[in-house]
Amino acid sequence: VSNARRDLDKPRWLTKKQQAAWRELLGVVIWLPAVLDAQLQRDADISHFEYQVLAMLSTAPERTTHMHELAVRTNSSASRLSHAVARLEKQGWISRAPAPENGRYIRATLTDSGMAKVVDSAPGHVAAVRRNVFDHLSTKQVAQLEEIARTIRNVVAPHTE
Amino acid sequence: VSNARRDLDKPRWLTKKQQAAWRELLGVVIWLPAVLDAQLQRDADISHFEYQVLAMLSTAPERTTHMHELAVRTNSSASRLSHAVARLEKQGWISRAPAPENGRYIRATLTDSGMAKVVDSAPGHVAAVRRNVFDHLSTKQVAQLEEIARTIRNVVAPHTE
DNA sequence: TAAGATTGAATCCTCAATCTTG
DNA sequence: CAAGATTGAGGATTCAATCTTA
Repeated sequence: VSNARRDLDKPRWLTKKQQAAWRELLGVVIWLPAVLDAQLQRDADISHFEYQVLAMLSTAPERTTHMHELAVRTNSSASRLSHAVARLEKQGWISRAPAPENGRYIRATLTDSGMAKVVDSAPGHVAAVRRNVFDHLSTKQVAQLEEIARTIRNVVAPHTE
Repeated sequence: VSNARRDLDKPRWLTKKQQAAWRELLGVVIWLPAVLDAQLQRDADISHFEYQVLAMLSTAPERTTHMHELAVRTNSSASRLSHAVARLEKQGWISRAPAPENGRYIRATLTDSGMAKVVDSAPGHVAAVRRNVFDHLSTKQVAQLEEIARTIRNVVAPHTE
């Protein structure tokens, strides 16, 4: 009964200030990925999702990660990742092989060509992040943003540490 | 030359604090829409994008908006919106008709059935927004978030006022 | 049998015409 | 001809099997 009681105590709607903040946050959540996607598509001919996969592998030990972990960390279904990696493999940027220690894991490895692709496209992407986000925020706001974003991310994706 | 000079002065990479903030913001941008999408898909059998279209019409004068404005405000291509509204129209939630004053504008209008759909699905959606975002932020943080998000949104989508 | 991964069909989005109106 | 909107083809994602390995 305490749970139901607590739920009833909660407001059914958002306050004015929350509505205003939500309106702006929703704008960021919708438009920022669109802008970053457009930059990568135009300058590197890859999607933001594909870039994330390549970038994640580029910083992993031996440039290698299990498909399962890759899927979790990019918020991708296994199926979506499988299709995407198949495309990236066809481009020669990734290779796949069963893990030696456990044959039901598949290890995805970034090839030299794939590493070159990341090195090539990263500066433009980072510049876009700066241009669209950090160039306009004070040091104090960056700290506030980190705290607020971490709080939300811990709720919506607690497993991404 | 002053432009090139200024560009050279800019740092090529992000600072440590910016990287930390970016990591968290990226998590929010990727995962929050996925969580909201999942809730709407599960409880109302519509996508977040479709919900936005219906919700936007529900608050518009005469429950009516021109397709063009609807596309701009939802960050949708004209084509994507056209396809989506065709589906929503088939469900009986929206009707379309050329604008009387200018025949090349199309007015999309929310039907009674569509309004009922919004009324039905809004509480669950708003609860998800509270549960995933505002329940975990202080009043001060909500104000900070509004300011920061507005700053970014003004860069990536200045036309959405 | 369950977990990891893949596959193919159906659905949605993107992109490049096309159509219509002013 | 330009702006608003639609259409259909091609690509990407989702969903529901299926396959493989422990």
